[in-house]
Amino acid sequence: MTYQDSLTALADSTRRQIFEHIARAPSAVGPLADQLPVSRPAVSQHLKVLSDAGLLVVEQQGNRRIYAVDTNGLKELRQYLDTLWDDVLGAFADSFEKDD
Amino acid sequence: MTYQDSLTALADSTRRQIFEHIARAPSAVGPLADQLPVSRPAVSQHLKVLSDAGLLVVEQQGNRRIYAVDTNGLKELRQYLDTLWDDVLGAFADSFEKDD
DNA sequence: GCCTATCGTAAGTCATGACTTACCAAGATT
DNA sequence: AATCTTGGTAAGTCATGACTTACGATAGGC
Repeated sequence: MTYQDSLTALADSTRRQIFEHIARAPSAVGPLADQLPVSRPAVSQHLKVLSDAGLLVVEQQGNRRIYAVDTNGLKELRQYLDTLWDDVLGAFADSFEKDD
Repeated sequence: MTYQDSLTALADSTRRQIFEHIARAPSAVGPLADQLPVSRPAVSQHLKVLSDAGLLVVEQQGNRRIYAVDTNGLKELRQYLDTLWDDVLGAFADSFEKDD
């Protein structure tokens, strides 16, 4: 639910590949597993982690489950990096003051 | 050296705290360890991971080593998220076309 | 109603990595 | 030069988590 969960979720290589696939086009579980070197249950588990992190949303379509990107999670993660970036800029400014 | 290493580096809670401290103000190893619930060697190891990921740079000052944020690593990570974001927007556009 | 397709969950295995203590190297201090 | 400070490295322990196979549950097709 937070940017921290998003970071740990996207830190895993397989999970990142899954997320990138879904980012380009929402998908069901089966097709994702076909394009990856891991089993379908593994993909299911990764999808759960990504969903719990707030990075994906699911839409049940009859038999299948279509996963798509939850923009809120991605937005929160980008905001976190923005604040880090601002902190760094602030630190630079402080160092210039001290150098004088 | 890549955004992937940056993600795994920032996925760890302790490492994230270290990075946030340094983002606000560059620091040596000892002071960092004092503010964290882990030992100094642990901090050293984390700093190595963050440096290898391209997120930190070191400046040797006599006895001490001052760690500061390497903006290149942070920039690369933000760019990666930007491309993801663009992919998602593109996917949305595609879905609208198909819905028509 | 039966069979197939789709997918989540349980249980177990195994590798990775975060942490500790112990040690060593090099600069600063007296 | 002896000592203290600072910090990186080695070795070992332990928990986490990524993966597998086996199973169960639900929806669709014949």
